[in-house]
Amino acid sequence: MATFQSLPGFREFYPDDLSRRKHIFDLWRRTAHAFGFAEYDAPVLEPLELYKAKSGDEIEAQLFSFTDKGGREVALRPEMTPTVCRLVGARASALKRPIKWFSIAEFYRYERMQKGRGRCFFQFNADIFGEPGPEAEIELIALLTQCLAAFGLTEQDFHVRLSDRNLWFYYLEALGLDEPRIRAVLGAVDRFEKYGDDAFKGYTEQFGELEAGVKAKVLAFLQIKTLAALEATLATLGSEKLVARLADWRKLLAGLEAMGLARFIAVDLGVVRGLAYYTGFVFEAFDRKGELRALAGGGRYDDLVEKLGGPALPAVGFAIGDMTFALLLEQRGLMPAFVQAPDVYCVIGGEAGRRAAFADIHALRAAGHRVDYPMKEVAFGKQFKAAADSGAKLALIYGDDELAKGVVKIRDLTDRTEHEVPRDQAVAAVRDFFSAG
RNA sequence: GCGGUCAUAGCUCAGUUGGUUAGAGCACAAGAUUGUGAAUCUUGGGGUCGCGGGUUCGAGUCCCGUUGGCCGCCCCA
Repeated sequence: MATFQSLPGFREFYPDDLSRRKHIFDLWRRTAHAFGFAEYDAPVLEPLELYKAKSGDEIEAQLFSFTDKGGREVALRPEMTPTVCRLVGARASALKRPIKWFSIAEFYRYERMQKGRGRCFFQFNADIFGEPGPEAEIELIALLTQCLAAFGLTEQDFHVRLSDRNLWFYYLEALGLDEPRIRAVLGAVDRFEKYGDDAFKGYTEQFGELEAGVKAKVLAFLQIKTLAALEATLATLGSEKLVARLADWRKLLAGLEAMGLARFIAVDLGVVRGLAYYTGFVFEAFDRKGELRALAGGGRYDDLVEKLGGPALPAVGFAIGDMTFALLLEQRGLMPAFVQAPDVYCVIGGEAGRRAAFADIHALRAAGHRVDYPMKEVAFGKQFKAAADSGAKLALIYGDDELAKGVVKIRDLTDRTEHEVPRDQAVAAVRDFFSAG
């Protein structure tokens, strides 16, 4: 047993593990580029105050925070949103609109580990700044959907639950609740799925029993699954805000439908996403079976850039975590096992063969081919087995027979055919093979 | 921060009411095999049985503590 182990909740990526992680990141990155998002990165270590300003002092308990040698209070980043708000805010007036950015980065939270949650994890973050209308939500929800569907997941596997904090606010306002009561009701809504009626305990303690008629309307609102039902419920209230908001809903859903994504979208007002800084549409992606924690979450946060010291700038964003997502891919058999295979494996007999091979090996590598060979003298039989095991497409054979004839034997490891080429043409032959394939 | 549960080789695990030198499969390595691929056979390396203490003539096994994993609660940006 090793004397030292990794810190609790931290992960180590052996090559097999890293290949799986890379597969996920590569596809996320390619998808984001396809949607016209630009990649950025930023420091892992940030001033503690950045997170306190966004989330309140209590957040420190959940952070890897400490005082550095210069006496600065710092924290490992637990999320990207405050950082990207700072980056965008600092250059808001110089950046071309719309600002569509993404990142793939590691985050740290001082928390107890659970299935799909550790103390360090990666997130794909995507945000759009400067666009106040639902066009931004269309773009982001489409990106989120494709970031999951790109791996072969279908509407059988996941869906995106769509809700709206504004709609809740206007609705409860129309029902006659004041702001503190609205917040308490939203807190209950957030917990209702898990706790049922007990979710309203907090409200009752604060304000007394919620009036039965209002509560019935809240519970009915939670059951709504379609835009039509939403419109029917809200039409009677005569609130201008609600009318305007419903127009946004129609635009958002129509846009997603036109992209062919309606099958992934579920109108579900049970999603509230904490009570933190969201100011409009909020959405979360879940596995359909409901066995895992959320795959992704996001929403609109129009006030945050300004709150963190930038200009007033509307924003929408979401993040996908790597842990739950990897679990889902494994569950559905969609996580391919990758091996790092060379293009070419050299089979070498004797010192003279080795010298001849080395010249070609280095030339091929310099030309960008992946080339491997046995470091020590090994029986030919084993070398061929090693060549096959390596996953290489070609074997180059440098044995006494070939040297005597001044050739290199090239074996196609896929169809098991072989032919000889003059020594000085071996590099060109390999190049031709791969450029043709 | 709280609760449940587990910890034996790189991995998956066996190990009897406590008994003397802790095992298997897989993986890895060497050989059979210095000219051709998933086979077979032989052999080998690798363990302070998570760590510390206790009970006992004797502890992988029983007791206490501790660390860590997993699962859940709180929280979830």
